[in-house]
Amino acid sequence: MNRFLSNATNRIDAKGRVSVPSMFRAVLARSAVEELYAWQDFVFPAVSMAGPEVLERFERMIGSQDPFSAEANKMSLLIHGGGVFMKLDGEGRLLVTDFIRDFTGITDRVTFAGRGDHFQLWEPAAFEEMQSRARKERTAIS
Amino acid sequence: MNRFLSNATNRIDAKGRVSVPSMFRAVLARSAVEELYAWQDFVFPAVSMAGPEVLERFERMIGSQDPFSAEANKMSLLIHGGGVFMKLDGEGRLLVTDFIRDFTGITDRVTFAGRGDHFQLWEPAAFEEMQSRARKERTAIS
DNA sequence: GTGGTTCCCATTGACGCCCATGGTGGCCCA
DNA sequence: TGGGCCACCATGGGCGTCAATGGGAACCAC
Repeated sequence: MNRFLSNATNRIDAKGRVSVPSMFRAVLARSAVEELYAWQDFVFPAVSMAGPEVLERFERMIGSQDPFSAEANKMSLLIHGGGVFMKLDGEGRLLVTDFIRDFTGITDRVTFAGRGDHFQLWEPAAFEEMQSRARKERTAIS
Repeated sequence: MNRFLSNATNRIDAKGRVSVPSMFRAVLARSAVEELYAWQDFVFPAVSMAGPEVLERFERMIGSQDPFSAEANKMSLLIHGGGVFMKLDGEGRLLVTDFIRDFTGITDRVTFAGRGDHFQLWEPAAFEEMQSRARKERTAIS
């Protein structure tokens, strides 16, 4: 399958590394992604990651808006000023930096959540809670 | 027959596997489904499964919304982050993961219930109860 | 040098793939 | 119509492979 799906929780080791689930690595490998682009999610306390092509998509979206609008400015600030590049080691692990920890509250375990064209890093409890809340709201609607 | 009908209860083995009823496997084979998309039902304590085309249907629902809205994000969190791909082994069995157990309460036996374009995994007693209740309500209406 | 990384290698536990067995129902034939 | 044979399905278990994790050692930057 060609998109990021499902979720998995992995442990951070003594050096601050965590394995990206093989399922996600397989998706990355399929599109020959070497370097990951990471940014802070606009809605949730999670850090998102994907190949560099999403950066271009964001830029197009910003370009389509009024360049002086508060929205476009905020988005550009997050995308350009707040994004970082990361790469995985030979075993498919990434280093959990303070950039990630501070924004997500992650300490010793990471929940990876697929989001279709990208995936996210969550503090496990926060993910659980947000997901169950989303389900509850959804049930209320239908 | 080209849809999932009726129900059957099978036992989970020591390795946590359970046979998908051959009736259901036949339906999957007919539409050449190799990989199953599984999600937590929005109403019942059951896990639903179907071919990937269901996922695409969900994604179209998300795609019709503003991609930055909280609504679209929450839906994606459920559909992508809460969904799982599963595949059957050579004998047509699937692994009953914690993803399934936690949500359904399944321990050692699984009731498979056909739902037309998909089928569901239930804890046997929960299925019995839900079905008899549905029958009762139905009778009360007519 | 010293701290923080990156590159490699080791371990182990889970999972996928394969073959075996038994039970049941259907079908054929007498 | 009854008995027996056969095929298929549910189930059990062995074993190899791979992913997740842990840790040593080289390497770089300050």
